[in-house]
Amino acid sequence: MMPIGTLAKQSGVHIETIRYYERVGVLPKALRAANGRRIYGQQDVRRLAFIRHARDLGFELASVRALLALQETPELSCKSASDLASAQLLAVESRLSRLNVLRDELKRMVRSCKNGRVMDCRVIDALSTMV
Amino acid sequence: MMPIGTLAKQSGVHIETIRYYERVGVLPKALRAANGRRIYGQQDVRRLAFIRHARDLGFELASVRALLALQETPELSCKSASDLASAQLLAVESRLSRLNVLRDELKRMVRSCKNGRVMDCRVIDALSTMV
DNA sequence: CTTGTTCCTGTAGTTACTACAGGATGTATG
DNA sequence: CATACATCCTGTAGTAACTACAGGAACAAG
Repeated sequence: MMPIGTLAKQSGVHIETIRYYERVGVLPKALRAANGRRIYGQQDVRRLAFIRHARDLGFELASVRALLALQETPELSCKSASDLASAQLLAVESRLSRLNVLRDELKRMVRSCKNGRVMDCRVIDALSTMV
Repeated sequence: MMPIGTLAKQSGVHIETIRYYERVGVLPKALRAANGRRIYGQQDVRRLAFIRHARDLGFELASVRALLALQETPELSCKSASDLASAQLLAVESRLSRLNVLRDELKRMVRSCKNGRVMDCRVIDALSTMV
């Protein structure tokens, strides 16, 4: 069991953001010590690290909620869990293919610069023609 | 040449967002017709589509500016262009590896659901243990 | 017992949009 | 040509997801 400051350090999420997540219901209400302070466990470190990554990968909080529900709602039927996972999977694969295109272009640029040749950057074209 | 509404439709970016981008300097001031209305070309369609993808992939506007500068600032030295591209490349590869982990886990879930087996989701663990 | 750190609630500011309000201009139709 | 309706303009206000105080209580070290 740890206080909010330790949780913040271990998860990489700011204290204020943790309290914000509790307020808007992304995290459940934290347990409180006798003095009123929030106390957390290892479970919360993992959950917050997950949220941090998901947000950084471009998922909005609504999708994060959906992904969390996938794991944390055992009463969810197999059908709806699978539907939910499939929908998120589509979004993930779309991001993957666009990131691959962008990576290739950035790599090409760095390589061409190493060779001392004049720069000729096409990052915009690389992504702009995608679906 | 097209008005802002057509640009919005072709790029997938809202009219208000286009004007916002101009205001904050992500887009240059648009040309104006005699009546004061903004006019755009095919170039702007590509640029906006690029911004839309980059934002959706989790880049903030500051990074988008950097990526745009890469392409649109010819006076940028090869060294600084390469540095900029390398930095963005790191961010892209980090996102790619995390998305791959997330995709594998989502795939595993959908597959296990198809087999009618009880669901056992580890999306949180998949991402939470990553750097 | 003081000093410094951590926590609390609550509110205000920031980023990146998004949605009007109120008014001018453009286009299509009777 | 008049009237309707869409599209544009500026400007301001609202929303999502934080982020940063302010003012005060509580704990821990010396």
